This record gives sequence, C-alpha cells and structure tokens, in this order.
Amino acid sequence: MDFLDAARSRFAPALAPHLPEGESVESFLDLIRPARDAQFGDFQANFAMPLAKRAKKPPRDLAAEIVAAADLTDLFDQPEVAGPGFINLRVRDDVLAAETAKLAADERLGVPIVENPQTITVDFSSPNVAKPMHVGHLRTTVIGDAVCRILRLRGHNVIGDNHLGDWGTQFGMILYGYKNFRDDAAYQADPVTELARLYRTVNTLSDYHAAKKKRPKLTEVVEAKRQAVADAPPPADKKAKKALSKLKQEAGTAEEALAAADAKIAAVEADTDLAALAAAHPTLAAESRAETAKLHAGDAENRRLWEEFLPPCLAALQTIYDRLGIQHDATYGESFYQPMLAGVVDELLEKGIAEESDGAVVVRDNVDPAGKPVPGPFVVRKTDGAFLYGTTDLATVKHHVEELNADAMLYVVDSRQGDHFANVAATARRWGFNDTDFRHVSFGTVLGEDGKPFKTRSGDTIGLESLLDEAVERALAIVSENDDSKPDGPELDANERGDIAEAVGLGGIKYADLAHNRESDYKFSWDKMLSTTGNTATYMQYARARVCGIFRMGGVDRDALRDRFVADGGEVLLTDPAERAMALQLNRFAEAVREASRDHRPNVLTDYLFDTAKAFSAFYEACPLLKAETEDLKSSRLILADTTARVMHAGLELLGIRVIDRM
RNA sequence: GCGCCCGUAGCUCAGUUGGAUAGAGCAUCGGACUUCUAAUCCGGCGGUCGGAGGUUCGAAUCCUCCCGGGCGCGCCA
Repeated sequence: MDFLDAARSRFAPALAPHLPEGESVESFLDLIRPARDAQFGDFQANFAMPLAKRAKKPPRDLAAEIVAAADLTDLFDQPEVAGPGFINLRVRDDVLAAETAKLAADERLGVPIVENPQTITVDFSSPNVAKPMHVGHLRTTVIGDAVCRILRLRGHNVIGDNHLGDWGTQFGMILYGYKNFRDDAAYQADPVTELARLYRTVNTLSDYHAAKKKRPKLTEVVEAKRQAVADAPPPADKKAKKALSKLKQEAGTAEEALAAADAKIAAVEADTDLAALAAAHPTLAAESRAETAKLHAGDAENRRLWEEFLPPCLAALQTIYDRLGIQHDATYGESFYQPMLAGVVDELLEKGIAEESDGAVVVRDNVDPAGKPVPGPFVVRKTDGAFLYGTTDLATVKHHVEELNADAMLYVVDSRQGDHFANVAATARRWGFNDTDFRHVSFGTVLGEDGKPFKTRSGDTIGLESLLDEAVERALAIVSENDDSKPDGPELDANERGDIAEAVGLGGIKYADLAHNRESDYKFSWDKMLSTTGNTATYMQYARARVCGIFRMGGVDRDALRDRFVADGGEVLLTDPAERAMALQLNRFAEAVREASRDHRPNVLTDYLFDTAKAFSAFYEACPLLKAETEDLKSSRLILADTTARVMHAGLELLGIRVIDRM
C-alpha cells in the first residue's frame, strides 16, 4: 500500500475545518512526507505550523486536534506530536505485514491506475535522418523512454512520438552529394553509410567555404578585441573591472571562433582530394539549399530520391533503438506536417495572432501561463516563404490535439530550447488550444571530464553507436575480470559474458543519465557509470541477481513459492528492524512511481531503487533466509526477497534497463 | 544590453513547490570472507550550502545586491 497516499486521504477531512479561506487542501496535504529521520517514524506531517499561524493557535494544539479528528489508527500507531508541531506517523506492524503479503501477490506491485487517465504525447529522441546519431541524442532518448514507461505504468495512454528530422536542410546536402560525389558501388552495398559519407563531405566543404569567407572578418574582430584589451586603462572601479573582464572574455571567444575556422580550413586543405572538391564546388552550400527548396517545391527527381533514401535510413535508426530496447508508438516526422504548414500560417494571420514583419511572418508578445513575456518574436515563415521548425511544431500541436486527442504534450528536449517551446505553447494557447498541457521536459548538457560539452579529443561529436560499443567493451572487461576471479573458477561462457556485458554496459550509460536530476548538466565518466559500487546500474542489477542466486542456491522456484504463499494465506513476519525496513521500502514502490511521474523525474525512481538495494543488503546481512529458524520465517523472508527482486525488475524496466539473473 | 540556469564534503551528485541535527556515492581510514554470491556489508573522517543583507516560528530552498560559471537572444534545428 502507498501509505503516504493513504495518510493524505485520511488527513484530508480532518484538515478541512482548519483551512484558510480560499486555499486548497492539497497544498497542505503535500506537507505529509516520508520522515526525514527514522527516529521520527515512517512519515511526518508538517502542516500544523503554517495552519496554526492563520488559526492563531499554538501549532502543537492544532496538531493534536487534527490528529484526534483524523481516522488513522487502523493504519498507524498513535501519532506523536513533536517539536514545534510535527506529526509523526508510524505504520502499524500488523498492517505493514498484511500489506506486504498483498504486495507479494499483486502483479502491479501496488502501483494503482490513475483515476483520470490522459492521452499524453511524448516527443523524444527525434534525430535527423541520414545524419548519424550522436551523444547529443542520448539524454532525450533515454529520459524520454523512461518518462513514457512510467506514465504508461500509471495507466495513461502514452504516445511516444519520434519527431524525425526528415525534411530539413540536411537532405539538400545529401541530394547534392548524391548527385555530385556518389560512389555507386558503395551506395549499392550500404546506402546508409554512403549517404552519411556524402552528408559529411558536403557538410565539411560547406563549412570550409563558410570559414574561408568569415575568416577575414574574424581576424578583424580578434585584432579589435585584443587591441581594446591592450588599450583599456587599468580598471579604476568595479564597473570598469567588470567591463574589462567581459572584454577579455569576448576576445577569448573571438579567438576560439577563429581557431575553429582555421581548423576547418586546415582539415580540408591538408587533404588534396577534399581541397580539389572544394575548389571544384565553390557554390555547393547555395546549391544544396536549392536542392532542399526543390524537394520542398515538389521536384519529381528529388522527391523520388528522398523516398529512396528514407527507408534504409529509418532501418539504420531502428537498429540502434532495438539495441537500446526503445520503442516509439508513432513516427510523425517533419515531412508528415509539410502539407499543413501553409494553412497554419494563414490561420494565425487570419486570427491576428501572427503578423508580417520585414517580409517574414512572426508572432509577437507571447506570454507564459503566469503572464510573463516570452522572448520573441517567434518566426513562423521566412522572407523567402519557407517554413521553420516552429511552424512544424504548431502543426504538430494541431494534429496531436485534434487527431490523437492529446490532453498533454511533452517535449523531451534540451533546456537551451526553453524559449522556443515557451513560444510554441504560448502561440498554441492563443490559437485556441487552451485545454492542452504543454510541458517542456528539459534537460542539461552531457559534459566531458573536463567540464566542457562531451567531445572526442579532436573536438568532434561522438557517434552514439561507438559510444555504446565502448560501454559494452568496457563492461565485458569488468564482467570477465570478475568472473575469472570467482573462488571456484569462472562460471560463465563467452555467450553469457557477452550478454551480461551488453546489459551492464548499456544499463550503465542509461542509469548514469537517469540518476542525475535531468535539469542539471552532468559529467560523463566511464569509471563512475560502470562502477560496481554506489548508485549505478551494475549495483542494482547485481542486487537483483543476488536474490536470484539465493533462490538458485536453495533450489526454490520463485513462482511456485509465491503461488503457495498466496494459496496458503501465508503471512509476512516482521521480526527484525531490517525486515521491517525492507517491507516498508517495498510498499513505497507506488510512491516512488507516483513521485517520479509528477514532474517527470526518473532520478526519483533511481534513488528509490538504490535505497531498495541498500535495504535488501542490510536485510540479507541481518536475517538468514534459507537458514531461517522456522519454515514460516523462511517462507516469509523468501517472499520479501522475491518481492524485492520483482520491484527491482519492475523499476529497472521502467528505466529501460535490462536485468540479468546471474552475473 | 536583455533573458534563463547553476554554485552544497577532496571528487561526482541528491535535497521532494520553506520544516526537526544539510544527505548519498566515490575517495580516504578502520573492521567483517572454512560465505545464504565479498560485484558485498558495518563503522570513522569530512560542510560558514559562493558571499552579504532581508522576509519568518523556521531558509540550501523565497526576495535584494555582490562574486564566479554556463546557456539563449527573427528568418538553422
């Protein structure tokens, strides 16, 4: 049972007479929380202090009054009022035992279906087609998948949507590359690799030309900034000091930009083939854009090529998703919305929401639900008549609300796009989509060990596939080393080792990402994410594998044990503090799922699983299972172990992490 | 110039819309293996929550200022 939730509903009626005018009971019920220290019991209610202020009563008296009025004693021991007015709750042992027995028999492990299931679309992953996925896609993919799984378990109708970039400027580059640089044999043999090569080539050349063109200006800027720094008088006051430090920073930024441009130029000029191509195709950037425009305008050949390119690219993406165990329910790429875009802009213009500005169409003066201005303007049509991703996002809103009946739309996209999604949501509301809950589920950047965005040593972004390969490779080394050092010699064959390494390696990457608060940046560290100790996937997988090991050792079939326990009306016995803590922790699974879904924070769930694994270790240490004194105690403890394994399994599954029975 | 975010133990991070003595992991130090899997467990050390004011019964959390860092600012996504 979700005791926290139960306590909230029990306190609600007792609270009602003391509520200040116009305030909702929920905000006070939210002050019922897990006890921050076991000495205070299992849960604590903190609402007496703020309520007492309004009621002009001593908080301890009010607390006692509310406790007396609340119907609690069938679940909790007599509550204690402590300190300035905290109410401490302790679950009755007999209730805890009975509820734990129920949990053991419950397929949903106590997680209820929400009362009002919603249709929720979740935009996540959303890579560009024909550009290899890279480390930048990791968080949206991993967090988005976990968010979908958690909402789905809660009973919502979740539509995980892969908003593919299948219509953008990269296709113009690929079309140009295909028409000019194609290696036919390579394309026949492996279209995706060849298309990726073509994209890279065109992109490199395009960057080269741009860098060449920008270089004089950049040099000028660097000179000017350096000169300005040199000319600046010694700062006389704080303001001058700040200005100087800012100037120095700008000089540094300019130098970096110049260095980056030089690197791009050097990369091409060092390669005679590339240099020749660059010279032969001086206008390739503009021509690539023209190819994109032709595609968008319905050019027959480009359209045919686009249709030819797409399937193998999608299949390549699917290979990665399959490996990661990730599924989308829908794939409405940008191209899907293309026919609706003109209508979207026209409608916004008609309704006076959008206006023309310098030939473009923009939406101005957007405000967020709190009435705060959103930085704009929000461009929905370019001067040349082309549409932007904001236009596509608005068409997506219309489609998802009208065709999919979305009650809520979640965007699992990095935090730098906050302004963009604020504009999408604000425009959609002005457009009339007032009943839809738009949520930007934003996340921070993955940093390297140096604290800067995660790149290879040479400064390139890291491909997702090679990242996964490296994780599995490192995991295999750990698995093998551990297995080799087992006291009775290795237990696993090469196949098993490979399978475990896959689960541990990929699990490690996912878990490290999910265990951090999604809003913060985090440092990517192989050693930390694959560590066998601490808050890692490996530790969690091991904790569960240990339980499996116990059952193997004891020759006990878990399903049979559970069936017999249920059929016999078996009891859970709480004879030891560690046993009680374990039982309570298992009952908290529903609470953890609820809290994790509240603001879409998978790290709430990882914390819970870590606590559960620790609780099991303590329980396992303190309480003999297979060697328990009596048969009843043995069966009770095995049921606790079995339920622990099921909770770990269900929890890891919610995170998209595989479990392994032996490691 | 405008806007958003961040600063918590040596390191990496939690801290649940203001609650009791600020937590965890790693590292470090000390203990526990003829084991129910030691990929483990138990214990110790470690903090002016960037700084200064303010709000109140109570602040890491809210407000103001300062210091330090990151990011975003019409026709890329």
